[in-house]
Amino acid sequence: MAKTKPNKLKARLPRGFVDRSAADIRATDAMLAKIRGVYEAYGFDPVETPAFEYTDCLGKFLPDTDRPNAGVFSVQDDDEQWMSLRYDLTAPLARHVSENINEIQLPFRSYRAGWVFRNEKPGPGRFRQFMQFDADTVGAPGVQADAEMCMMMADTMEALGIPRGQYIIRVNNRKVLDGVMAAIGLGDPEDAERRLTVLRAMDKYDKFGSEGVRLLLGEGRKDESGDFTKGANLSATAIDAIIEILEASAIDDLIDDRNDLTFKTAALSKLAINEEFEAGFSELKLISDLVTSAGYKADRISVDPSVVRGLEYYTGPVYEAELLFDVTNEKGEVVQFGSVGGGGRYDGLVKRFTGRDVPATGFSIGVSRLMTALKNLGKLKDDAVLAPVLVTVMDGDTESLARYQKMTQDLRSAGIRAEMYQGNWKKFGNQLKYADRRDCPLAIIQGGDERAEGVVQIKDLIEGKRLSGEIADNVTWRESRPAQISVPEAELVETVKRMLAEQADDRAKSGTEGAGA
RNA sequence: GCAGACGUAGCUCAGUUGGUUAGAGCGUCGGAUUGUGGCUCCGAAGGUCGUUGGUUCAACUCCAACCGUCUGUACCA
Repeated sequence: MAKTKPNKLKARLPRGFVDRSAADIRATDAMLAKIRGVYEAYGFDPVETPAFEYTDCLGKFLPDTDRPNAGVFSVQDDDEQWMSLRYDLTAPLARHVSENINEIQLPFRSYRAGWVFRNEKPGPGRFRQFMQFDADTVGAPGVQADAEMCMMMADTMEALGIPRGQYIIRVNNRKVLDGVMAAIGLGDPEDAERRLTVLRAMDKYDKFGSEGVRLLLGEGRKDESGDFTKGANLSATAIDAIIEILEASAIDDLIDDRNDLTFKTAALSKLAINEEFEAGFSELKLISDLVTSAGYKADRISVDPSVVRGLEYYTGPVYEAELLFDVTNEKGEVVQFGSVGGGGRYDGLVKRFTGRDVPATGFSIGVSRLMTALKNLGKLKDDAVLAPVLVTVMDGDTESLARYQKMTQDLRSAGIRAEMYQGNWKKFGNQLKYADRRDCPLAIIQGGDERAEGVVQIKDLIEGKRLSGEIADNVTWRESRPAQISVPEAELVETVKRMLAEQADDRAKSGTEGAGA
């Protein structure tokens, strides 16, 4: 061969995207089935929308021509209309409901799982394509719908095998936060920017603790690399009040509602309670009563005034599911996992399209994130599916191939996963090597000698692997043909069945760890 | 987006003050062994040293820009 080297195309995956292995796909499928089971039990029906939407329907401003892909992946259609890959499943649902509002019976209860795309900087456990599994009730004005969502999230966590006490559904209300904003003097429309800064700072309580949040609420914070984040410049009293909210474990720690509603902590009590806050508080009270009487105590669903989510479009109750156990990543570091799902009430989203008030509430579970966590909890088997039995090929003539193929089909007909070797049959050693690397449980062997006697060899590859530790010399290893039995051709299927059952018993006895719930 | 660290074989990494032919382990492939996985031994393939430009007699090594990866931070529907 000449030394000329063609320009080989470099095989590469776009950053922030991943290929999924057989084990991942099977684990995801199993998870989705469990989640779906809960949603179906609550009376939700599946609805699916496409991956692309017109950009304006997603609620994003028209992409400006310089950076049409900021945050979202956008392309221009033939007619120059901007289209984008969806970045969540809620906006497309609002579009679907609005477009079919005359045919849809409200309240409309639906669920959907799908890939969503975000054009952002990827990080560990953070991808530009990931899966969400949503459930929404559209056309339900009462907070009882929100309460139901919280209970359904809690049930989903447990259906996935997360024990009670290892997760918590935390509930808050945008009206409560808006009321607090007004109380600290940020209620005017022109304060919108500072309000956002304050809410974002509150959202970072988990990450930076109260000291970090204090800085962000005040003058600003410098991070480890020396980069400076500007703060909200609140007064000392306002900062203290917000820290009190963040540090409270329940809303009753902050509020005295025996007669009139009053704040009872030091800094908050200097502020006046307003109508907005009061409305939010009574909604939270109602949700709490509803879920409590349905048997969901505070160890599962808890009102927590520090929850901040979806600053853009949530209008009332907001809720999120948080895992409480430690998660260790591949490098052995403990990572803060935080929220694996969340949602809230979005009363304005359908109105954008229809002009009608169509209140809605729903939540989203981050399937990919949750799967990473479940792996750590040992709730996912590595691969639940057994590799196939391999029928090896000793002779390549048509008649022999037909016999091997027939054996393979007989095994399949008996419900046994089986395949005939499809590589180069002349290298017999490679066939067993292939079987070994695929983790095949058994190999079927029939050469001319066996054929003449009307028998087949069945080799137990699992047992053989165990025996290999005791044999150092290759010639002995080959000639002893470990863990291999010879049976009449007619008994092939039943013997394979029996041996697979014995292997399954062994696995059940020794390897009970990692068994899924 | 901002700030910092880092880019050498498929993977993990050596590579001296700038010096002639860039190495190792693992993995891959072939052979010892044409009908038996593992172990062992022998052999082979595999590199635009991230890219482009600059300094120099000479660059994997120094400089710049770009690309990519990682970390922190910002944004996150």
